[in-house]
Amino acid sequence: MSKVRPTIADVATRAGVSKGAVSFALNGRPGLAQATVDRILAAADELGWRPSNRARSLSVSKAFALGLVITRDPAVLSSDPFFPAFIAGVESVLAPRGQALVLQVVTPGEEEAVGYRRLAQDGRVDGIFLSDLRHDDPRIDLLVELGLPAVTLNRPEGSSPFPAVCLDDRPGTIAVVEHLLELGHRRIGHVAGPPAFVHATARSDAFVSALAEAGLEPVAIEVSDFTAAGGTEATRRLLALPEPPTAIVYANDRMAIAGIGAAHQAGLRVPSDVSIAGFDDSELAEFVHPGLTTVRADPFGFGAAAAQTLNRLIDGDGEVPDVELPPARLVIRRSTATPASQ
Amino acid sequence: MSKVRPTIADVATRAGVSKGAVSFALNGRPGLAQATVDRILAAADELGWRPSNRARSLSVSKAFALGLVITRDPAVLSSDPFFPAFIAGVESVLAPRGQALVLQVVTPGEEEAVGYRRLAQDGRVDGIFLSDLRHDDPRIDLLVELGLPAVTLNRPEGSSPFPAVCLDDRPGTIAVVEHLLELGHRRIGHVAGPPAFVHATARSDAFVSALAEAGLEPVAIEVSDFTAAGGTEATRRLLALPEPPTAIVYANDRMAIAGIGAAHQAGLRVPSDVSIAGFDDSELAEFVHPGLTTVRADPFGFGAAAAQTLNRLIDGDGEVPDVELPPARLVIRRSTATPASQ
DNA sequence: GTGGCCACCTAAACCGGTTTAAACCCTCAG
DNA sequence: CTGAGGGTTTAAACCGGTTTAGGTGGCCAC
Repeated sequence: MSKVRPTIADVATRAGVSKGAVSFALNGRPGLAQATVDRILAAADELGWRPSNRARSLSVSKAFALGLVITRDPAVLSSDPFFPAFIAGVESVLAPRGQALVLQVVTPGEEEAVGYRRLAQDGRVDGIFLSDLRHDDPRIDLLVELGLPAVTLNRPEGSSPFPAVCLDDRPGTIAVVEHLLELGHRRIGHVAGPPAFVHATARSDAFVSALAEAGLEPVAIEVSDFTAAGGTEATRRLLALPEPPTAIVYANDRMAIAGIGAAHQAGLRVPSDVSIAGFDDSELAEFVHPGLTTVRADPFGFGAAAAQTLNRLIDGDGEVPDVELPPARLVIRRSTATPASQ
Repeated sequence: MSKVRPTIADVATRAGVSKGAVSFALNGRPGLAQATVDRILAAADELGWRPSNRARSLSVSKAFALGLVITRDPAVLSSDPFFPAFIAGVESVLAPRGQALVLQVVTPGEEEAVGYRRLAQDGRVDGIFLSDLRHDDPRIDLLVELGLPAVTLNRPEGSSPFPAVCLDDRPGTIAVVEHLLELGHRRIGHVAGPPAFVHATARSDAFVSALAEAGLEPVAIEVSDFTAAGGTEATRRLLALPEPPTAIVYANDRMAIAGIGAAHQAGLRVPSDVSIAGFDDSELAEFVHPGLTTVRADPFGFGAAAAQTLNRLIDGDGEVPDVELPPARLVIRRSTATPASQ
């Protein structure tokens, strides 16, 4: 009935050594005879001892955990395909190292800084993933002030003291536009995400410049908010134009799928009346009707790379270089086709 | 440049008292003169002192954190509308109490027990949310063995030592069936989730008994897996029956939305040829075409209630009663209508 | 024989809180 | 004047690890 966990002292007495020796053996420090190390490890094994994270945390001043603050409306978050997969990727590198992931969801209304402050001041995490980067993001200075290591998901403009893990959205967006151009589209519209976000403007910019490359201008750019409701609204506005686009490129799949719905509701057929392309390749993209042409990123790999990079930074392995992930690529399905009316 | 955080000792000297007194004042223990308490709190304030979580954790043997283990394939998880909203609800009660949420994603392939073991043995959490309950769920015994407090999301069959927070799926499912019956449907099919899950069978059972109430039997029950791909497959099988159903009830929205796609692909019109109903009221449900008739639960409230209950259990407030949440209710949209062919 | 060096190991301080036993001071009763 | 008793406060142990300064013993050189 020894319900209590063994402590390092139990192991020490059992192996006939001091607490310090056990600690040395556990951490593979030099200075112990091999025979002693073996004896200690055997004793630890027999007792089923695992060092207490709490004690370790206190004495080495580390949390052995990383943090993710998600600033998003729960309703919106709830159908975002990015985070769950990203988190799974993060876990895939954390778990083997015995680290934990601490999550914090902040609704956009409240001051988000408190979320970071709390995580930092409570000493709950050793580093943070900075997602949904915004232009002139104030959180970078905040994290510097808090002295909390971080990696940014994608590169902020301006200089940042933190390593960036980047997945370039532009090639994918450009590929979408080229695909539509090849199909013969000339009147192409765009539904963008909120311009405050770096990844939203990156996609719009890529869209515009890909069109410009072909000597064209967008029919219109509707600024939206990445939600299904926003996608529906934006689509209605585009379709109500005197000269509506024959194809619409959306900054994410949710808006695009809602866009398909809005087009149908307006009595149009996809893709014969209007072609539609998304971004994300979310699970549903393949299974809505018609299957959504979209751009596939790898959020799992993104998470894994981000976690590795953050750990490298925390472990202090000198300069940590930015990581460039393989860019998202085009997935062609049925929602895009040659325009009926040229 | 005092980069270092003040400790309790700093506050003590500043207030001219002992460490113990500061601790007493902070925790509102009786036995200190009010004047002294005020002086200590003032000193703490001036120094900007906040007690170290790590030290507190070690000395009181608590983690001040709750854990959520999600056993799910990242790809599948990625479009599950439940967890993000649930997590947001959990956070809404954790944040004000200074607790953190530790997340662990386990892919179904690997032994999930290790996830729980790790969380428990590392002492990272004070309690756990047990989600996606299965029949004869082995995790209940596991948690008992680990001595880790837990709440179950919905009630396991068999006896459980843990309080349950329940959101009854049945009224919603029954309402869907009644709605279809009122519309005049008599041949109704069902696409169920994996029968290992309690909530999957609860929904199927409710479906069957609601039909039986009207003296009917299901056309067919296709067992699927809650994924869009599975929903597509199951729908195809149902529609290929010699006497296909005029309406299909799905155990979640993802499968239902994929079902709409599959029906369209088969050349059928929704709802005139086949009515379709989902479960969840995920963000997209309203915006696909036609808008999906579904059942709306409140995952945010679920999370908040679960967190409160778990905390009550951890704080040892005597017997913690089960919580019954208001049941999910029907949301009627355009994907259900009177069947064309009687 | 003794000094020096090295390999190995230990004692004790430390991380920053909580908690307990005991001491202190003051007042009031006897 | 002394002792009891209650309200305040403190010193020190404790949680379970890590880390550092120092001790021990053996071997070798001189």
